[in-house]
Amino acid sequence: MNYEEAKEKFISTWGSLGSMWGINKAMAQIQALLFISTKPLSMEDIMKELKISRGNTSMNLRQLMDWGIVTKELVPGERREFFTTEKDVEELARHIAKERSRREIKPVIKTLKEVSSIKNDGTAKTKELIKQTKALHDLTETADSMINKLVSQEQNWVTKSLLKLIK
Amino acid sequence: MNYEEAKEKFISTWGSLGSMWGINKAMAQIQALLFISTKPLSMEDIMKELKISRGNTSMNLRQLMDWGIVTKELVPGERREFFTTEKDVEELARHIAKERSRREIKPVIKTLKEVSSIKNDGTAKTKELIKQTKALHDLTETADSMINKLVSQEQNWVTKSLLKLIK
DNA sequence: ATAAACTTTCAATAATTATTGAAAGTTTAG
DNA sequence: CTAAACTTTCAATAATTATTGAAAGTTTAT
Repeated sequence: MNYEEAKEKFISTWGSLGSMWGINKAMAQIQALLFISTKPLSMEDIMKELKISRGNTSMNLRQLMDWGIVTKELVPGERREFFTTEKDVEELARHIAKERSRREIKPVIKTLKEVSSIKNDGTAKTKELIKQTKALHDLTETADSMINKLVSQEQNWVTKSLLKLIK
Repeated sequence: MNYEEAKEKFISTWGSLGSMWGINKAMAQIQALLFISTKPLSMEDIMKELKISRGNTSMNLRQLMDWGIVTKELVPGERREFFTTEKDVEELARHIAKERSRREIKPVIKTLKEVSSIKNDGTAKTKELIKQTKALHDLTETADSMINKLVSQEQNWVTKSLLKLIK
């Protein structure tokens, strides 16, 4: 496998993985391209490299900036804008985990709380609904909190302790 | 919020959450319905309750069985088949994590390994590709292994130790 | 063996989601 | 101020993914 093949393979794999992070293909591919680029890229560069339209590139770059994993870079003497992504994988994971928690997990926890708090009328089906959604609520909340802690700045000592435990 | 409202809210929330587990809406909704049901349900029950077609129900039940989170239940004296889902949330999480790892994460780790193992020709861009994909590979592998351990049968003592660390 | 009761399959269709591209908008240089 | 260089917006369109429903398949009872 040569450089070009490896690059394409990486970008396409990372792209199809986007759904795991709740982001779309183009968004994931742009991030992947920036991630292995040795220098900031312009919109033109990205469009050409990934063969996607200007509009698509623009919209997805914006979303990546909203996620906090891509930033505009001003290159002195250049009119157009250049973009870079967070290059440190742990920092990247931190951003992604934080955003996912905020956008998707937290709202679900809230709903589970609401649903599990309905009045218990004593019927079997109500009891079951309350019991099961409560269990799901507690699990989700614990998992969310664990991931956020693991991935947060307190990371180091926790992660190291954990790795010792499980390795 | 009464029982019916709470039930609908739970099923629809869980359904829209399906994408987080890489499963589709109908699949997630069927699982949700079974999860709060006090007894096994027939295909007819599920179709009627969720207002989806027979074909859709059949296909998604099969997928849920492939995932190992729904099982056929034989009710004595009944001709048709009944279905139940794993009711224990931790067992459920275990199944889901294991399947996701096997279906999605493991193949990605393999690709990252391949890509990061290309011959280093000494150019800056090749060096960057190798460095970044290697970092991603290591992170992904560690995360996958952590989740699998946390969620596995060795769970108890590890989880408890961890909870003490982070709470 | 046959018919009834039930499930599965899959081509057609619908619903959803992503992408394009051209017009409108913005910024900078002169 | 105006023109050029660049970016954003968004309605139209394409691509993808989910759903239907009826025909084919299977199982069980008689």
